[in-house]
Amino acid sequence: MKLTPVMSKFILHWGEMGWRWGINRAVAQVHALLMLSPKALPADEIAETLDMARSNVSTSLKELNGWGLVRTVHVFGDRREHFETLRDVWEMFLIITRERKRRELDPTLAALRACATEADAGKAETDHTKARLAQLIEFMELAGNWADKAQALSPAATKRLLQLGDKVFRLTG
Amino acid sequence: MKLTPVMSKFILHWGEMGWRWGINRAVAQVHALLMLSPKALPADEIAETLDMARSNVSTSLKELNGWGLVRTVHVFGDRREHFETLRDVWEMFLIITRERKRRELDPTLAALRACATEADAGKAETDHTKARLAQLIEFMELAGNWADKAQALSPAATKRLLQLGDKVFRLTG
DNA sequence: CACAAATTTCTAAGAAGATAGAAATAATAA
DNA sequence: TTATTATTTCTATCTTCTTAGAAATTTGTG
Repeated sequence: MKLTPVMSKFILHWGEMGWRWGINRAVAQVHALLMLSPKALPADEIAETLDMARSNVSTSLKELNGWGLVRTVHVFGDRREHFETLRDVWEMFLIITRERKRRELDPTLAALRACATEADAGKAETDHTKARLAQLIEFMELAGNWADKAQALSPAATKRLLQLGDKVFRLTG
Repeated sequence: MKLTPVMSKFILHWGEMGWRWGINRAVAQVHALLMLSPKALPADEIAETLDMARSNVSTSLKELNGWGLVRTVHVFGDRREHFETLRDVWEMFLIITRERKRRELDPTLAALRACATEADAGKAETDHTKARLAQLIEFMELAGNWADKAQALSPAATKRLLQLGDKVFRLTG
């Protein structure tokens, strides 16, 4: 696969962006390439296109698979596995939200609750500490609830919700 | 300042969590400590409490200040600057949203638009590439609009909006 | 103004992470 | 089964990030 200047630009930027959000640069670049590719790509072609080692592509694809962002496709007359990413940006958004909640928000909430329990049990903690923990727990719980509710929506409904914009904000009175 | 086991646990977790989201571990730890502290702390006390070099604390505080998450306070009879963080979790959330949008989403949107313009001008790009860019731009624009609208809310209103929960999701029909 | 305290910037050393290639494993076809 | 191709795992190297301390600067005091 031959990259045009626009494609290169996009892939590099996406890699950079993902990296800022705690995603390995190579992983984000592979993802970006698959988004641009109209057809599923075999690993060696990805390696060649992005000029990275075949083994890194393998690791990156495994990682993306763990996120549920790529799937494997088979092509007649070709023994190699071909990889493609989701077609719908909104589905992608929902998946990333779900995964980040599961991997980061949930464990944080668990840790905060453990802290709070421990703080209530012992007598060493100040009221200030307890209050702060309670605030954070409340915040994380609400955020988590939102993420869960979003999961129940279809990608199309998610888009519609974001498009509502003003109407939502008017609810706050 | 002496840390209780609960405080240590919280600070370490917060550092880890921030790090996963692309924030320097030391920066997040300083922030966590300031959240727990009932009073503003001078830099050298932070360094001693967290067992890190004075210079790192200086850098971290500067970074947090850049985010608008800490402010400086002066104490009578003490030449040193004292630092405190925001009291309200919701205000904190709004600030972080604003800053991440400004630093990451806006530049990404700009890059995507540049890619799209370039793609339309030249003849090298496929329709698939153009369509993908358009989808991403639409998504980022909507997300950005939401972030902007949230900025207009008070911290209390933000909390209320999140508490509405179901009502919001019912809007999608 | 000179001195002292506080703070920041700079840099070199150390730690952690990413990467390429080799080796091992698995899968397919003859 | 054996040979060949595809894929993954492992590890040593390289790069990048982090950090501590020194030096420089700024700020405040007598």
